[in-house]
Amino acid sequence: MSPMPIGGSEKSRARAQAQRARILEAARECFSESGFHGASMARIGERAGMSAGLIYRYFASKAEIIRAIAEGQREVRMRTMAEVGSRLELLERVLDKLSEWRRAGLAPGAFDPALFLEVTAEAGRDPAIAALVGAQEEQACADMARIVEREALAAGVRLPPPALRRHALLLRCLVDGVILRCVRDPKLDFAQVRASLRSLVPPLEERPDQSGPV
Amino acid sequence: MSPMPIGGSEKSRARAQAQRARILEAARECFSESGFHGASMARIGERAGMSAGLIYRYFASKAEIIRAIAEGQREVRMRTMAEVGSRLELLERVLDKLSEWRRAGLAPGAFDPALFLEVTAEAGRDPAIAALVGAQEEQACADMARIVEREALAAGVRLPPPALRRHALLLRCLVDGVILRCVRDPKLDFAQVRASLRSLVPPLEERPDQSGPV
Amino acid sequence: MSPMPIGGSEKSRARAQAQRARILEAARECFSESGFHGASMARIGERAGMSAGLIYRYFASKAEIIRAIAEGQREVRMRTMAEVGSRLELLERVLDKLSEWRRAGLAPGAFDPALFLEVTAEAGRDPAIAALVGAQEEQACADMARIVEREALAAGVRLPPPALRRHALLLRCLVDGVILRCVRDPKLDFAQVRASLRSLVPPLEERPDQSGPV
Amino acid sequence: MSPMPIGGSEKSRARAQAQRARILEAARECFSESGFHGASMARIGERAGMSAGLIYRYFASKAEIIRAIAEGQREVRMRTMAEVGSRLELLERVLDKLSEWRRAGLAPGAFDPALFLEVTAEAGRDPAIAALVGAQEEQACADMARIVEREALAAGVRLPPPALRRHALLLRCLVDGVILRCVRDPKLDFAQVRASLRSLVPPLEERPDQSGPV
DNA sequence: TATGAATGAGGCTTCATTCAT
DNA sequence: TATGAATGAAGCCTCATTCAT
Repeated sequence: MSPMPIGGSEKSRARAQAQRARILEAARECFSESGFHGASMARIGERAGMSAGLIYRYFASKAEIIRAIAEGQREVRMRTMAEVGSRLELLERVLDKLSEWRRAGLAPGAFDPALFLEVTAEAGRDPAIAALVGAQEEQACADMARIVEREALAAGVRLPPPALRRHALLLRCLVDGVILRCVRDPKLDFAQVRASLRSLVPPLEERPDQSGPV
Repeated sequence: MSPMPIGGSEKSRARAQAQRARILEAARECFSESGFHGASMARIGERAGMSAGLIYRYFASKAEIIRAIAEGQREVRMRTMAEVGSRLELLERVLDKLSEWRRAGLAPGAFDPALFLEVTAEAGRDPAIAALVGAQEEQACADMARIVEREALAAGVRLPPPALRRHALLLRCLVDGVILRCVRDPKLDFAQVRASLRSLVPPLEERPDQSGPV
Repeated sequence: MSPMPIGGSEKSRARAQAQRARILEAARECFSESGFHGASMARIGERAGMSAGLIYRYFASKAEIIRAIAEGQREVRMRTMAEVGSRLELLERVLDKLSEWRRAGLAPGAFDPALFLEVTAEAGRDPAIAALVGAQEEQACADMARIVEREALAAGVRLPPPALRRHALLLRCLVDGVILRCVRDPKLDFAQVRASLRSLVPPLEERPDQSGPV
Repeated sequence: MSPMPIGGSEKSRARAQAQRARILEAARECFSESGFHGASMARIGERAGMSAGLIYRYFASKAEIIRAIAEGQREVRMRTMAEVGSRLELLERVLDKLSEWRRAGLAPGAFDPALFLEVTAEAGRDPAIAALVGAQEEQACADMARIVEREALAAGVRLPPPALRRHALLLRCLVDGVILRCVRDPKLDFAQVRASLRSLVPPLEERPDQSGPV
């Protein structure tokens, strides 16, 4: 079923991987510009420097490329979340990536908010993508909880689990919100966003739980 | 140029409006399920109970339907923002709309986050939609500033303009973030989001500006 | 089968004729501008000041309108050929009509070379039109022979029948040639054509037949 | 922009040219039978022995095929006019081509009067075709002047430029007239036309200019 | 491995024609 | 008589996908 030959020499497998990567990069660019349905296999092939037919040696269908792209976004998120010590640090990293995208446009391996939206929208259509997104969500959830925990630890604050979950959830909303904002508002002033987040993200404090059990 | 005849009797105009509404509702459903480009005119016609050709008596093209849909979302947003007295109240309203969508699915005139994403993505492709989104953004910006201002007034807090802008921007990020969250995480626990927002949205206070000029 | 009601009062029949005329005039304009296939019934109706559906009360189909138009051309030709005393006089009349068309464009009842071509082309497709054109041709043939005869009579020249036929045929070629020329060359200088015809159309002379039996 | 890839191996280019030729020939036949707008891409494809979609690998649109066909007619005309020594010789050649068409119908590379009319009519609609026709006209004009000049030279007649222009113009009218005649009158007797032309086309003579300056 | 020719399905749109009112 | 809503067929064109080479 898989179009990728299982066997083959070491070298041929390496080449196959390189081809897949080239296709994915080309697809990423095309999808970001034209959307999943607006980009044709011919254009993807053209940008990847190969015939459209050849793509089918490395991917079974266009849908599978889309899934691979969705999968690829996970890595970017993981790289972004790794080694982050506080909520603000995470947000600033996200802002950095976004303003980089705004300035430089597409770059291989970089985060692409337009694609992020495209994948999210497609998740409502393709169950396979929905599953991928779900898995990413779960991972992101855990990662953010870890970040909050680490920040609490560093601040010497003991945070009961419900409060921790609340902070993590708010953090995720903020991250997604900033991304969406960046796409919807081409004139968005990143400095102002930065200032807003810096001055308004609430510090972690030990305080009596004000909102009942969660 | 418009396919809708300007003249005509009272009754025929009324019928035409009804037909337009039926088409728009059908399109909204199809677009929400399949995306702008995944939904075919044939299916829209089918769901609207008419032949595909007839649609062109009421809309000049598919793109025009898409624009009308995008325009329609603006009204929903306006209704949501009207008469709101505080940031939390706005967020709760948004959460209400979202959980309603989660429970009941499509409903005519309701807010549809999937469509919201679709429109946002399309804005990157169709300049006409980009203009619409831009206009909505500007309006939303003003609305949210007003909400923050009103809340400050009610709380007896004097808020310098930069702080006001910061609060409004954060509010918009939160709103968008919650929407995106709702689409990406089908198991999202609204009660938990509500709790997070209630306990963590920072109160408006007069405090020395900590982050420099904005 | 005929869409025209046979019965009806005197007045209603007169009205029907008027409607038919309006439709034909509108169709003539549309066909001249856009060709038979490029003009839609809707446009014809619009220009005739009635709904497209109503046209079908007066003509069974679009093809029948086309046939009526083709039929109409015959009258124009007949008017042009009537009371003409010589070949040059006929050619000058034709040139007059053409330059009028060039100057003023469409005019009800005037000769329209574009339509003439359209009809001629359609004759290759619709046998009914082919028959009409054939009939016109026969009539034109006879008319031109008559003109040549009259000119010979006036010049006191006795023309044997074969010579007469030859002159008539040449005359028809010249008439059609001038028409086609007028369509193909928008910059055609009518004065020059006039001069060419005047100085080069051979006089009718009694001379020994040079070309064998015809 | 062109659908034809520029590069490619020698063989593939040759095949592409062959395909283009097959499509053009099929289109020529369909257009001649049904007119530009009456012939569908599906039928053209069918007659060319390929799917309609494949045509778009070789031509960007139906309009481009039409233009190529119009362009093709120019070559036929050029071949016809080359190496012709006198007006009568040209006319006889034209008659030969026409009677050939009458007898054998469509033949690849042959002149097709029906198509000639179709192109002329389309020139009134498509500016690109109008330009093509205009260019053809100019060339034909020059060619015919050359033919008249050559004939005068051979006859030892000195022809002042206005007279030359007049003869050339009359010649063009005759050529076009014969073509139109051939289309309009399916029973046209070519021998009679030939006789008419032979005995009636006026010889080139040095005579005082009878019709004033042109 | 790689090409690019080829297809068939489907998409958007137009239009002649019919019919209820 | 007159309208204009409605349809179904068709038209042009695109594209994912397959396959011979």
